[in-house]
Amino acid sequence: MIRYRIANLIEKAIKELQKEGVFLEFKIPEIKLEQSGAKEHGDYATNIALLVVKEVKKNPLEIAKLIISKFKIQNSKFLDKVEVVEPGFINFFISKEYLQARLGEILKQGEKFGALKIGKEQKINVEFISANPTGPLTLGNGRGGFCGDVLANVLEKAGFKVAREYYINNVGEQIRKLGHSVIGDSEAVYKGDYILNLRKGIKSVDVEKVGKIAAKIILKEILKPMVKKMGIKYDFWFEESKLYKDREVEGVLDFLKKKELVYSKEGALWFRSTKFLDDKDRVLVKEDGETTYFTSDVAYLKNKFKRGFARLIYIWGADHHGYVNRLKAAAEALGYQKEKVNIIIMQLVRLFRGGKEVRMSKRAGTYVTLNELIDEVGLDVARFFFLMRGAGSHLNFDLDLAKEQSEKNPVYYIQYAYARICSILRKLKTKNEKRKTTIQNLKLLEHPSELGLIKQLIRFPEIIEDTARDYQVQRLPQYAGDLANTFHQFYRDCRVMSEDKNLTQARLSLILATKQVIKNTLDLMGISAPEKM
RNA sequence: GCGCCUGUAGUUCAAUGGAUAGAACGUUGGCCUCCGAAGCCAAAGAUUACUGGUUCGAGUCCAGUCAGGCGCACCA
Repeated sequence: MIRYRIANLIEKAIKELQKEGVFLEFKIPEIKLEQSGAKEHGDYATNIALLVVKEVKKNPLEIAKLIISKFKIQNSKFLDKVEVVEPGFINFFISKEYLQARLGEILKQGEKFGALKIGKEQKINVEFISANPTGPLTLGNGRGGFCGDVLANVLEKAGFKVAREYYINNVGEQIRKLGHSVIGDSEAVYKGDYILNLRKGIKSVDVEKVGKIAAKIILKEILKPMVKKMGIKYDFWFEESKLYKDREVEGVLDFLKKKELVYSKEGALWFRSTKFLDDKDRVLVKEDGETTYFTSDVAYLKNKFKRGFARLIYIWGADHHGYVNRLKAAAEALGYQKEKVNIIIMQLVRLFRGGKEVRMSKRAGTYVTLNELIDEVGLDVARFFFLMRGAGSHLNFDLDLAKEQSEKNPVYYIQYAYARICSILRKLKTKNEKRKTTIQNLKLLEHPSELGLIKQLIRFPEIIEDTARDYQVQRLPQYAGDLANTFHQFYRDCRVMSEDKNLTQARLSLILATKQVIKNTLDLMGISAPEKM
């Protein structure tokens, strides 16, 4: 990535200046290169000179000038120009030779383009959805599900070994509630057609037993097919009951007791989570002798670490945010670093239909299921819409709009660019043009729209890196839109098929690379890339 | 009452502490003898809820105020 090359250049320059005694010794901060918005600011810019003012004790403009005076760019041809501007930015202009060469690389790498090694094959566990086996998935589950799936894709692309996992809470109170609901007694809470269907099929009157059977059926006939429909493939479906069966719950209880991190009060056993970063202590074993949901979660956490995951990512709905510190406290109590436990809180999804908000409640049976949503707007649109928003922002989903809009939808905009490319390729094929990418041909790509498109293409690995680092998955749909837009502009300015055979070939290479990168981006998002629309 | 999240254009949302706050939809007006008009171009539309603070520089960080959402169980 060019960011690395530029950062390297700067780091070397600073070290050289320190060696010469021009700069004092200091620890060089992370050199950030940002993509500049305005053309006159070059392709990349850095604020490094502004950041080290205090350490260097010179004015930033002078610092920047000193830094670039050490660059030896005439040897490496990847930069055209480097300039210093007020108040101390350094702007970099990438050379067209570099861009042309990179285009060749993209074609060579194909679907591997964008793959990084920053993950160093570390194992990461990404747990998402994990909805209780008590009913269909909600829109909130959909948001978390798509986000988790795509995050897993990105991490994989970045070189991590990723396991996608679904935790099935098949023990405890909610299973009994499900039992009551299926039986239809006074303690019933879940409603809906699926409950009625279960009632027909299950004849037992033992609440516990009915609940367990129902949960199994829901898992098999509702949740797993739904997940498949969402385009998600889990590596593990982990049952809570396994933690009891294998005595892992007991294990963590013993461990915490031994560490004297528990105490008895009012007949219950409490975990001193306040000793870590929780705001109150938590019950592990209730007065009636039953363990809480939290207790098995602690055991589950340990189980994950014991399976060798270097990092655990949990994706939860906003209604679980109060749970974050509890789990991190548990991690610390067990001797793991809380930094290895990353919890992403997805804000809730609000649904609007006919301009009115539809209040969603699983228990009231008034919710719109994810299944219905996907049927209405299609998987591609559903995935894209959910991915577009940052996890922290509340998501208002206007169902009518998503449906009606389908032709002007951002996802179609991107797919259209792909289909357009495919259409050109079909035409060229019938004209029997031979396809051969040579560096001589690529040198013909000089038009600002051509170079602009290549610049957009080489951002892809950067997108992967940034996203693998901060989990901001909405960067992908954003990038896909930018890329499609840049392509459409190129299409406006430059004809691919022309009398000039060499130029045609060069542009053919360019659109082939574009096609590949759009495909790679859509693949990461789990969205289809149609050759015709 | 306490905690977490959010407040940006008419609407839905972007914007690793950087330069002139961007898109999409909607509105208005242009562009198909030419590779797909599901496209392109242009215009209008923002005191980034409010008040202070931190600094070379704040939509972003900090404090407070206001508004909305979500939590605050020996439920999950």
